[in-house]
Amino acid sequence: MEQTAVALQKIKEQLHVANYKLTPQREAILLVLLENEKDHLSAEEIYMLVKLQNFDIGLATVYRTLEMLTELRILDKVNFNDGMARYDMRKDGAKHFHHHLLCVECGGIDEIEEDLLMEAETIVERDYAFKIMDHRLTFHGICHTCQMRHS
Amino acid sequence: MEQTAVALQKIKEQLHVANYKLTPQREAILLVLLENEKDHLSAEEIYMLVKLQNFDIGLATVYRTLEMLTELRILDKVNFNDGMARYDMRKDGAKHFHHHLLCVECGGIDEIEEDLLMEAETIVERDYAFKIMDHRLTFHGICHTCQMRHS
DNA sequence: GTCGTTGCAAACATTTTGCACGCAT
DNA sequence: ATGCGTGCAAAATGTTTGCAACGAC
Repeated sequence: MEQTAVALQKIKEQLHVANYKLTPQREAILLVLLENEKDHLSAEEIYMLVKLQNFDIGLATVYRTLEMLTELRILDKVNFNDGMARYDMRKDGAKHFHHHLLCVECGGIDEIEEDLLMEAETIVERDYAFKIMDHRLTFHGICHTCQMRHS
Repeated sequence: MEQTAVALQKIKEQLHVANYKLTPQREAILLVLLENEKDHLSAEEIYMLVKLQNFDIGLATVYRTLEMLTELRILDKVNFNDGMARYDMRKDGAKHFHHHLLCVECGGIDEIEEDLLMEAETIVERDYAFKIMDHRLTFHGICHTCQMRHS
């Protein structure tokens, strides 16, 4: 995974700038996140995936690392009303893309990258004098697979 | 509040259809919700507001009622990453309006009613074969008041 | 030696559940 | 008398925190 190494190196620099070290624990967490970028992992899931690699780690460390990465805007903390926070890598350079499709039937979560909100953001900034920095958009509905199953 | 009485009556019928009774506890909760429609109350806040009306109630009842109302789609359960679920009355007839502006500075939450997503939903349904039933859209940013405070 | 980081266990906060009781039909 | 609804307390869940120990510089 050449791609992963590059991303990791870049993150390492971001940590350095912010006066954090890339410890083995943090690296292990980041590797899990990078290799499961589409999966919206929870803290507990990350914890278990790291341990599966025969790497011993404490759950508190996972939480602390995720909090730090969120603060540095390397991760997005997202919430799908399933009782726990989930974490999402911020795509390189993308500031305003990246929305979610949550299937209410199978619980699956898909990501879409299109920027659907350009117009909406213009309206909000203009009409509500609100300075937008970020957003969360999730559509609830039925995914293609589940629709097929019905017919 | 004539308006409130009408809304309450309507909800009572919805409950009946679904084989639930409008008990005094449930009515008290609904009144609090209707009279604080803009406030995104949490379960605990609702609990305390009901008790302030000299009405004795158990916290578990509040949770159970909120869960039921959410299931009946009378309420929306929303999550602003502050550690607890908040509840929002569904506006009469509105299916697809109603978004949020969360100020990252003062923590305030404003509601906006414009439908900003018509076009976006068309795109998603067409390009991703996803049948949309609902959505959650929250903008994170700085509200007008906080912007003023800076200058 | 200093200081950031870790792991553990305890604390914490929110939400859910088991159960006995109450009340309306 | 049946069954839904309630309140309480206990449990469960997800997350945070205090603290002693560790390790890099």
